[in-house]
This record gives sequence, C-alpha cells and structure tokens, in this order.
Amino acid sequence: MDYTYLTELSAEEQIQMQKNFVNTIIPNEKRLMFYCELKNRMNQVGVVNIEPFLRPHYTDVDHYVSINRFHYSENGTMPKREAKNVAAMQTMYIDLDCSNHNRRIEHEINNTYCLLQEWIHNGLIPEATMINDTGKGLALFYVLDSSIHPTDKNVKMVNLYDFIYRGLAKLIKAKLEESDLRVLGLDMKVVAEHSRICRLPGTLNTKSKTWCQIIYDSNKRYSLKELRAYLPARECVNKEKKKIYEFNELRNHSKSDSIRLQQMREIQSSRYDWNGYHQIFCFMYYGRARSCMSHKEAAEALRWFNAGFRDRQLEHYQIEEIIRNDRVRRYSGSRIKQELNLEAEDAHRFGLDINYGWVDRDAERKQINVDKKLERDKMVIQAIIESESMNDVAARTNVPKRTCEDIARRYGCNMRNKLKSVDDIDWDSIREEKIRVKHRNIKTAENSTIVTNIELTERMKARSIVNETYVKEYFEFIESELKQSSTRAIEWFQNDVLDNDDTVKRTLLINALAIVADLYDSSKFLKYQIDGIDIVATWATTGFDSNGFIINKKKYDLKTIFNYKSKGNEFIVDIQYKDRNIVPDFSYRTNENRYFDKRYEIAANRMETIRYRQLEEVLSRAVDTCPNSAVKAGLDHLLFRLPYVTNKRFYGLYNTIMEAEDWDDMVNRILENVSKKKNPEIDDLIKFTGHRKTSPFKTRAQRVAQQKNRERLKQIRENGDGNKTVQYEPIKHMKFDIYDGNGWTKTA
DNA sequence: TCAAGCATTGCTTGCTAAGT
DNA sequence: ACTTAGCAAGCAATGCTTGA
Repeated sequence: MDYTYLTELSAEEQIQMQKNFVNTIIPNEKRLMFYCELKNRMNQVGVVNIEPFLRPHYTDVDHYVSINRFHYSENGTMPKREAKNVAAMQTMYIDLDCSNHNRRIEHEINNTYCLLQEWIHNGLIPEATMINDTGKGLALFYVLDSSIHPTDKNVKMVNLYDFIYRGLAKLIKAKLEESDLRVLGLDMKVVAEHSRICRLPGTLNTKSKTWCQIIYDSNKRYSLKELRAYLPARECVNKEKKKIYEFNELRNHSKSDSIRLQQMREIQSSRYDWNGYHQIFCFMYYGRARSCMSHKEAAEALRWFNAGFRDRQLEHYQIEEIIRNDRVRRYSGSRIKQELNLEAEDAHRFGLDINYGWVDRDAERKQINVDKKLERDKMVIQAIIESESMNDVAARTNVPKRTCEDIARRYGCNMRNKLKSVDDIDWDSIREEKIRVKHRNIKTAENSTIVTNIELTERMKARSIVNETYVKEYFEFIESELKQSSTRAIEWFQNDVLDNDDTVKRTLLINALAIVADLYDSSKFLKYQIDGIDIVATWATTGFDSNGFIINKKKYDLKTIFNYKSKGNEFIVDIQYKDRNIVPDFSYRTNENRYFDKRYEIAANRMETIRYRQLEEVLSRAVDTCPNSAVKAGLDHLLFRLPYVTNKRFYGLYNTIMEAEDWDDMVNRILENVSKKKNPEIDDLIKFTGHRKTSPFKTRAQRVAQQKNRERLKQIRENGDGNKTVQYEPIKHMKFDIYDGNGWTKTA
C-alpha cells in the first residue's frame, strides 16, 4: 500500500493536480470559492472560476482553497469567510497531523496511510474519495453525490451533515488512538466548520519543504445515508430511546463469525464436563467456521476444537461425519445458549444473551398505568367512605360522578353499604391480577378463543331489497336448522347458501345465521368472502387447535371454519360491522352485552335470548310447584307478561332466580323478592292489577330525541361553552298503560 | 425489519331507568 | 332527592399484521 513519495513536480503536473482536486471537491463549480495565499499574512481571494488562479508554486507561499462554496456578495464586495456565507456543502475534510519530532515525517505518513487502507479494506471506515499528503500529514476527503444548501428549509439536512462529518472524524480519531501511532493528531475543533479551507495539492508546503499531493483517488461519491451506516447509533438524550437504539444496534449487527467462534472456544474452556453436549457443540462450531472458512480450513478448525474438550473428545468418525455433511450454520447467541443449556448468567458472560438484564418496558408501562388507576380508585373509595353523597365524592376527587359510581360498584363500597376503611380491599392482589401478563403460549386448546369479524360493504343494497318479513322468515328457518343439527346446518349452508347466486340473500343469510348462532350461544360463526359482496374477516387472536398447535392469525374462508368446527373445535365468534349507522338492523358491537338496535322489530320480543328461555322455564316450573294459590296465580301472570317486563326488572329477576339451588329454593326466592320489594311489576303480579311500561325497548321517538340531545351537546362543546354539567331536556313521552282486567289502555 | 395501522379489549362516562 | 346501574358510544392501551 505504499505510495511513491514525490520529490519534485513539474509545472504541468502541479496545475493538473490542482485542477483535479478542485473539480473533485467542488464539482459543477459556478459559485464563489476562496483561494488563499499565505505568505506572512493571509490573502483571501474570492473567485468564481478558480482555473486562472491555478499556477506553478511559489517557493515561499502556501496555497489554500475553501472546501465549500460561498454566496456572492450582494453589494459586489467579497464576502467574509464565515459559515453564514456558505452557499453549499458537498465535501467533508478530515485533517490528520502526522508530525512526530522523533521520527521521519515520511515514515509516519506512510504508516498512517497503510493503516487507513487497512481499515477501509476491513469496512471499518468508508473509502475516501481522495487522500492527500499535505507534507505534514494526511487529508481525507469524502465527497457527497449532491450538495447541501444551508437554508431554513434544510436545517435537518445540515444537522445531519454536521453529525456525520463529526462522526466520521470521531471514528477515525478513535481508530488512531487505538493504534500504535499515538503521535497523530486530529483537531476536532475545526471539524464540521462549513467555511473551512484546506491546502491545495500540487503546491509546496513551505514549512516542511515537501509537496502537497493527491496520493489516492477513488472518485467515490457518497449519500449521507451511506456514510451514516459507518457510524454507531446517534446519541440520544431520551434514555428510553437510547436503550432502543442500543438494542437495535446489538440485534441488527449480529456477531461476526470470528467473534462467535472465539466465544464458543471460551465457553468450551470454561467448563470441564461437557457430557452430552459434545456433538451439538462441534456441530455448531463447524457450521459457524464454515461460514467464514473453506471446507479444508473449517475441518482443521473443528479438529482443533474437538481436541479442546478436556473431559473426552468425539470419535474420529463422528467428527468426519460433521465435516462430510459440510453445511453452513450460523447459530444465534440465544440458540447456542439454548442448545448447550447454559445458565442466563453464563450466556451473558460470554456475550450470547443480548436481552440479559433488560427491563420489559411494556410490562413496566403497564404497571405504571395500573398503578395510576388503582391510585384513583383508592382515592374515590376513600372519598366515598368520608363523604355524604356521591356528588361530594365527585367534587372532591374530580372524577365524573358516573365513574365514581362504577368504582363504588366494582369494589363493593357504595353509599348505602360503606366499607370501614380502604384497607379492607386487597389492593395488592387486585394489582397483581391487573398487571399479570397474558402469555399466549400458556393458552390451552380448551380456553383458546378465536374471534372473527365481519365487514359488509354493500349492505345498503341488501337493505333496500329486503324487508323485515324476509329477514324474519330466514331467521326462523336458520334457527330451526341450527337447533336440529349442526352438521345438517353446515351442509345446508354450504349447498344452499354458498352456492346460491342471489348475493343479497346470501348476505342476509350470513348475517342472520351469525346472529342466530350468537343468540343461541351455540358457537358460532363466521365470515365469508363472496364475490360482489365484500364480506371480509380475519382471525383476530391466536388460538390452538385440538392438538395443541398454534393457529396463527390468518384469513380463512367460511368453509374452512366449518370444516374446522366439524372436527370438534370450538369457536367463539364476534361480529362487528364497520359502520353501525348504515345497518342499524344488525348493529353489533364487541361489548359484553350485545344487542342489535331493532331487535324489538325483528324478534318481536325478548324471547330470542337464552336468558329469557331459562327464566321462562324456571317460571313455568315454579307455577307447577308453587303451594300458594295466590302466588301461583301471580307467577302465572308473570310468565304471561314476561316479554314485557322491563329490562331492569327482568335481569334482577333473572339473577335472583338463577342463584337458586333447586326448584323449592327458587320459589322461596321469588316469594322473598315479591314480599321485600315494592315493585310495580310484582305488585301487579300479586294483585293482578297495576301499571307497566309500554315497552321494554326504546321507541324510535326516544332514540331520535336522544340523538338530538347528543348532537346539541356536541355542538355546545365545539362552540366552547359546554361542560359536563349541561342540562339535557328530559324526554317526556314515556306513558303508562293501565290494566283494567280486560286489556291495557294508555294513559295520557 | 420495523413503524404504521388496524383489531381487540378494558375502561370511561353521558343519559336515563329504576330503586331506596 | 338521592343512589345504583344498564346501555352504548367513545377513548386509550395493547398487541398483531402488513407493507414499504
């Protein structure tokens, strides 16, 4: 890598070299640059075209040029050589001072040059566009493929240029300091100075009386990105982000082959007894060695490695077998750890485990969030204990009243039934439960859940054609089919539905089937993609099949699901439409309590729910067994009116009855319920007269009024004068019906 | 490979029915 | 006159897929 040290340059050679240099560092030059001659003082000459100034050297004058271009001065005078006057940057210039009083300068320069070439060859530093011998040291030039203009719009680009420029200088400086040539200097202060000047090659260094000359010219051009690749991760102030950068650095730059082989030798010598691991160890070692060596070299390396076992060595034929197989295998650190069954600490010690000691940031964040909420809950509970009313609690804690109520319910501490102290609640176990990380691998086939999702895009079309009767008819049909046999339902669905050309009908059927399946809690459906009607669905969570294999998230068609189900796998399927406002008829959401808006119209009553059917069964059984004739009559009437019982009462009754252990217990509970509560429904039940609400469902008028209110509130909020305590107009159209013994009449 | 984006899911909260 | 609670829309955290 030595270069021939020139003792003399002809005049033509001097000018040619000067031209070459200028054209390289400032290509397409049409702007101002600086040309300086240094005798006793610096003469700055701003020039547009430098060529006329290039000439054979003066023996007593040093020549410099700026590495970047300058703006023309507005008033025609020469601008100062200052950063603010720089028009464009395209070159990075790193000056290495090689002077050493103890040794000959040529010797030092040559040594440095050889080192640089070695680093370039090994990919440690980028190949310089040009390297100059300045007579006193070396000058490296990296030229970009395009120039950067330091305008307001380009701030980021300029910052990046500075960062990379400094980074390169730091990199080279660090390398030099590592090397034996400790005398070398690299002045970081002037690095990334935009208005910097450098010695012009083809001229004489008057101090050392040696020639400044180009000694290496690769003609390479770089993008900032390419240079960036040679630098370590950008230093980051944000600690969190810094960790990520470091982690990515580690992860993305897997260990080189030689380092990994070295690690494996260290691991080998760290232990005496490798019983049971000799073969896999040799196998891994050879695979890695083969990644960077020839077959012959790797074989030799493996034999040496095998000889390194202190307990016993693999037999000759075993080694030869590995060599004969001759495969490249680049095992990762974690894999080596796993295969050799190493302890985490050991793996860390040998540099195999990059995750060692790292904090699970997700879990950390999760804990923080859980703690925040628990703190709030604790505060609210404390306030409930100390306050007179929920309004006070809300005011004290600045938590919405409704949320306070919810918290009260969750922790079983409300106004009527207060806890004595917040410590009566086991906060620790609640916290533990909340922050427990769900790990998908510990799911079993039994409790895996697979959720699908339906999305309809042409639903309007379907709606316009189909009326309620049509839907209802199919509902009933599907319902009966499903009840009879799931196998039959599958066949029917596949043959009659999927192969049917009537896409609208099919869409409805799919919807209806999904809803019916869901209502009957029988498990469940589904999704399908039909040409023309775009029903798209995806598996939403990872589940396990009956053999315990993971089913990854993936798109399946309906038939696959059916096949899967017919093998005895269970599904829980959720259905959600993209835009519930377009298809209110089938509007679903993923909340626990699922409803579709117009179920009253579609199903006519609540009889479609599993709860209803259970309650109905229980009640009819109660009527049969009730010993008291009056209550029996009441129960009978309740049974008769069950579809019209209000939601709240319905669920209350349901919950009460469902807690019963046997029929007698159930009757007692009903009686208790009846006697304890002043309930218009139960009064009615007992007396055979009374009042009831007209409908358990919201009427259309109600919904419209509610929607109006909502919009009004939204508007108020957007106008900026609304707050959470806005008074809504009460809805006043609820009316009561009166039962006069013959029928129901409406009140005014 | 990784960030963006989407789906899921738990939680929040306005409105209002219904209970005390 | 107050509390409790259901519903459902929305929000936010989280976790998985996708596509550049």
